[in-house]
Amino acid sequence: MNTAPSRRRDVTVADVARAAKVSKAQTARALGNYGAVSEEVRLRVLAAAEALEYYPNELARSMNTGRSHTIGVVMGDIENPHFSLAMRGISNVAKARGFDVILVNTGEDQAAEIDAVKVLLDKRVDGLIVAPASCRETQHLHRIHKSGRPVILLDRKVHGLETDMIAVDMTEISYQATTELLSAGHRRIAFISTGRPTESSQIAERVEGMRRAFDEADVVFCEDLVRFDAGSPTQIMAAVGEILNSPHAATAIVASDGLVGLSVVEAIQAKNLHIPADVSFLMYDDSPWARVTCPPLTVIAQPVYEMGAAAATALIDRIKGTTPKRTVSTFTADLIRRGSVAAPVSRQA
Amino acid sequence: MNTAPSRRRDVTVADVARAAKVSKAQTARALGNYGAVSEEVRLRVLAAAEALEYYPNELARSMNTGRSHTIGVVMGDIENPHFSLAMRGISNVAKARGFDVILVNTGEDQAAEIDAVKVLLDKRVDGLIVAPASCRETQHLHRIHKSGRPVILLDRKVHGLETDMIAVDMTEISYQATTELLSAGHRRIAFISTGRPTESSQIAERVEGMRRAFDEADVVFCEDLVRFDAGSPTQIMAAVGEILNSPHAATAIVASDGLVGLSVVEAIQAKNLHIPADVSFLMYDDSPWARVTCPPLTVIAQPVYEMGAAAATALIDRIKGTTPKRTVSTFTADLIRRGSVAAPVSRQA
DNA sequence: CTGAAAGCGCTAACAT
DNA sequence: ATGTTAGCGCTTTCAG
Repeated sequence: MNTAPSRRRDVTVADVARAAKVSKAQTARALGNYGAVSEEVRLRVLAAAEALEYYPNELARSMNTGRSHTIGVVMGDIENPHFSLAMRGISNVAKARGFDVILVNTGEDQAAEIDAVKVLLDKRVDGLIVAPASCRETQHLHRIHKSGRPVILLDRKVHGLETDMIAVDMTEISYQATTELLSAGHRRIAFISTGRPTESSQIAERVEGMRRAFDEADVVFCEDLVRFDAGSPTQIMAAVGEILNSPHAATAIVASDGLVGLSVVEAIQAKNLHIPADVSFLMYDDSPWARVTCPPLTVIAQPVYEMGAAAATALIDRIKGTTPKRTVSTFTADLIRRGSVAAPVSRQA
Repeated sequence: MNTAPSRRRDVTVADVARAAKVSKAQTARALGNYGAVSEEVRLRVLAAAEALEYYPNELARSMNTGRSHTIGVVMGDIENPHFSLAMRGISNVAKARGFDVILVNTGEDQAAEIDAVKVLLDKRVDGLIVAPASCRETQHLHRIHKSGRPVILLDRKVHGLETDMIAVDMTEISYQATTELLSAGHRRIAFISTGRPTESSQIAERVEGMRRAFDEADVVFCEDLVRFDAGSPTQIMAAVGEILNSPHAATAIVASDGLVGLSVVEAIQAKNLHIPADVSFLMYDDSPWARVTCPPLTVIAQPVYEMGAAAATALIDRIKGTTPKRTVSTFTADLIRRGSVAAPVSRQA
């Protein structure tokens, strides 16, 4: 039954042209439907293509047109629901507007990110959406810019780069959340984060928001409880241990994202402490599982899907040359109060 | 300071050749390091390329070589940790062996999957890894095969297709888990699943395993408690409601994956029932959050990362022509006993 | 080791 | 509406 299990050479327009007895140009026009083609020829060509199982070589196509109808996305960690949700926003918009999306995961590794950008650029995508790992190392981002193709920065601001950016105003929500913790009576509030404020604008903003809240409440900000080394579950466990064992233990812990949050909750449980009786807990990102823990977790929900969608929209507008002006969208996050924050108990003091 | 904010035309080998005062051919050899080039020329070319900010056009390159050093991955749902973990396995192996990975997400939509395969094939990736949504509709998979490029099927078996496949032996683990439930005293065991056994070999195997366990224990298998319509959280909630409200309510519920499991747990909590006192619970996939619920969840852990890695290895071997023979790897899953399974209480009977 | 010339598969002028 | 002729940017014979 098999004609040829694995044929070497692909079927090309020339083959189809021969079969349909028309010129190559006319065949290409019919196949790519552009230009003017008589209905009769069109049908003949399509039939021939079908019969020969012709499939266009998009590489060749892109080479002439300079367009690939594809956008590249570079993200730190697909395993983080935060990113996968943004990805869905991007995909949906892209599909609706006739663009393909290809994704490259970097594992939050700077070298991998540089490489990913290179790969995508060299593959000639029409534009990129990047959630950059660092605000410092931005050569590769400049390269995109210089290549003349549009980029949208997602989730992190990079200064000194005139590109579109889409992010949440973290200062504001951090200020609000911290204020709430403060008025509940907390004085020792810990913040455990992956990524340092020097690398991520998001983290810098969060710390700034906390500071402002402390200042306004006239409470001294506890620098010693702010940890930026939450790289692995092990490190997080250790950090939580130190934070909770000290004589001036924290009475509330804030986690920088769902992944960190999960490890923090585990660490707290491992110490046989209870949320919020022994320690209050709050985390960034409304992870799906935050509703099934006991108690359900109070979180800072970010409009991640919408931001992804906005990024794709802005990018495609740029690609199509619709919007020449720079877009810097700032979204706002929401504090969702569930059961993990309560007034602190006076442990001994 | 800026030379040219957005130059139109890209720098090409011809430009570099001119600057380095060598032929285009020789320049290309130096740049792509292949063929024979004298050290002197090589250096001159590289310097010129650097100065002009030359970047190779991978499209043009792939066009003549027929290779892109890129593998395409088609997956149903990146938001499902199951897939993102597999993806990490794939990425790591690919990177180690010098391949780029591009991913297209289908949202478990058949049409999107067909499209994804087309996109990737037309972009001339060297090979594909596909976690197919259905065992029925497999035309697109055949097309890959016919194109002469290798495919590895991940997670689901498709009959009548002579490709490499990597999956877990679900019959076995399902049999084992069901047996355990049965010997704990459960007689009414529900299975809630996305995907139907007619579409997914995985689901078919699980049901088969359950049946075998029931048969061996001489208990009649409760068909009415097997639900394949767990498409959305709403549907899952409804299904759990029916299953638990019936006069012959289930005493144990098995969820087909972490996403389904999450909704099932929510539904149980919403009904103010307790796990495992009121109902036992078990789910496929050892989701990270399964350890922070109370009680921690008993799960069926699949070696997802390893399977992803195995898929990438098999695929790249195929691409390089190392392994001509077909690989059909079967992995085994493990039952991790935590606290969500207990003996059933006799509710009234 | 180097260079000239011929493509890869397609689209884009330019005729007709 | 259709065909002819050039390329896109690179690799690859094939000579020298």
